[in-house]
Amino acid sequence: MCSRWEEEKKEDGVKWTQLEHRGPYFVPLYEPLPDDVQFYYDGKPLKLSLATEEIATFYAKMLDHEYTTKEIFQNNFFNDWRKEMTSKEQKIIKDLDKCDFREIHKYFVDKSEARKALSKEEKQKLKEEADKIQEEYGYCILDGHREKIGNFKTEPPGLFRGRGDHPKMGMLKKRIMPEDVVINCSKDSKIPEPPEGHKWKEVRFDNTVTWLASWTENIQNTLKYIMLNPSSKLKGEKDWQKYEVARRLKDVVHKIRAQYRADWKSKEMKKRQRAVALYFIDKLALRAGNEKEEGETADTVGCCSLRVEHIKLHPRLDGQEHVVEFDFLGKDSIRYYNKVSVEKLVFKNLQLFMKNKDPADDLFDRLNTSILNRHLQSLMDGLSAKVFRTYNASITLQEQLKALTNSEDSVAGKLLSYNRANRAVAILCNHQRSTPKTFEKSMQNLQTKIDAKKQQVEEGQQELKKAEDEFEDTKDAKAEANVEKKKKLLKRLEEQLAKLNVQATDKEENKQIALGTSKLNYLDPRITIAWCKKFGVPIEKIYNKTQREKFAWAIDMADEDFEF
DNA sequence: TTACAGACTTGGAAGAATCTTC
DNA sequence: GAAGATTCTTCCAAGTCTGTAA
Repeated sequence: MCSRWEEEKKEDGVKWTQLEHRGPYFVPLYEPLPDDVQFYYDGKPLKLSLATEEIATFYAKMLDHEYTTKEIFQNNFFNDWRKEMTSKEQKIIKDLDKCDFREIHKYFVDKSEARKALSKEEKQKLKEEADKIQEEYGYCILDGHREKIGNFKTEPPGLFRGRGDHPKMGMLKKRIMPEDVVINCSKDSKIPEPPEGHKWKEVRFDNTVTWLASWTENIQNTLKYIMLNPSSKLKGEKDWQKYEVARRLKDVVHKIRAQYRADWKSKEMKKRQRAVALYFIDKLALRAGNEKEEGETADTVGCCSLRVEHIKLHPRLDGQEHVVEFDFLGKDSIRYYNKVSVEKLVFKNLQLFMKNKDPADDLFDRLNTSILNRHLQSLMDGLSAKVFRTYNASITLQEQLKALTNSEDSVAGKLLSYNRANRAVAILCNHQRSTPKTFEKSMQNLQTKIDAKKQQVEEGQQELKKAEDEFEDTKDAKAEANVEKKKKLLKRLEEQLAKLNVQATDKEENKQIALGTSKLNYLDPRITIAWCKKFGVPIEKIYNKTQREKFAWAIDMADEDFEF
């Protein structure tokens, strides 16, 4: 095992002893529009002040995005925009419908076209400039190691794009200045210089946290951080730890399950609710579901925050008994829709929890995430609701790989099995994506390829037949060699056809499933690495370069016998 | 018990880079 | 070698969960 992953013990809560960096890279200041690109109000050109113009460009850039058709987006934008206008502008610009951003929009579209059309040399030059910034600001020194930073740039100003029905969509996200930024580094390190003429908000030396810089964003008034890249030792060790907690759950999960099943009959309503909620979290991999401040964000829920309106009870449905129909918006306003047959006791309890309640009432009115997590912590050190997601995801991958992999398969066939196992997890965790815009087209292309290959296979078969006939007649060595040649050719064609068919299956099954999140965040990479080793699949077929860097710890330590 | 701040992980979309195909 | 498709990377929003204070 590489020593990089062997932890030298630090005091409780201490994350590093040395941290040195350059501070964040600040995105360039606004460049005014050329004079011939105009904004029009009520049909007439209107020269805007610099600040007003900048905000106008934020909206103009988004003109062909669906966001700008939404009333909330428009209203929020217009309100915030007006606040930044000069009083003269405020007197003129009173109606968004009379604002014409089309020329500005076109200017940016053209600009991006022009960028794409640059020559190879010009593009190379741009790349070198970006690399230089990355080299200078993109790394830090942490305990003697040079580590990559995840997000070393401050976020540019723009319009807030919340997801789902977000009440704040379209609001102005302000430009981050050095005066907003708190720097965190070690006392004896070279303290980063703020940009010329500016000061940091604060410089602190807190070695109990992992961030290098932070600021408060103005939309939700929450903190944003600059942190390390997943490839760093600090993040890698944390990731490893996460999976070790999940593996400890594996040892006690049977006991926990037995207990929550028993608690379905508890005299205490609070306990019953906790037990049913935990059953959902375990069986369906639901998220914990913290309470959220009403009206500040989109209306989404998790397990503990489910409301009566989010489930329907069916004593019988489609030949199954005790079916619960879930329909709610979860994280990122992704819809969770599922019909699940549950134990009779769970069903009865749900009926009880819903009795005399309005649709908008909490299903688990005696429960919240901190009650649940406190309970879980008492069952196992380090246990919280999300550990069940990690555990169930990883164990599912391991089981599915075991069930689906055929050692006789080609690498392509094994990869299909892997993807299917990965997919089972993504479905469990409800990781969805919108169907790619090019899906139908590329599916068709693939089918065309398959048809062509089929044709080739048939021709290959005929040619082989012909060669065999000829050998039959002549019995000479040349004809025999030809038969072998044709056999080989046919075999290759058949393999190519099989591979294409596999690809098509994989693609179709993957239409609306996003595999990335589970691969990156829920599946213990050691399971994958062990599988690769066991079945002779190169790791690069599963993990790309970035992923291999992130999972370096696992690649170092897992052998083919690893069991989650 | 609740409210809240803070720190950290998880999430899909969009943009950029690279590969494939004609 | 351009266009289109695919894959990788970046972006930043939206969760989880802990600790603290009242």
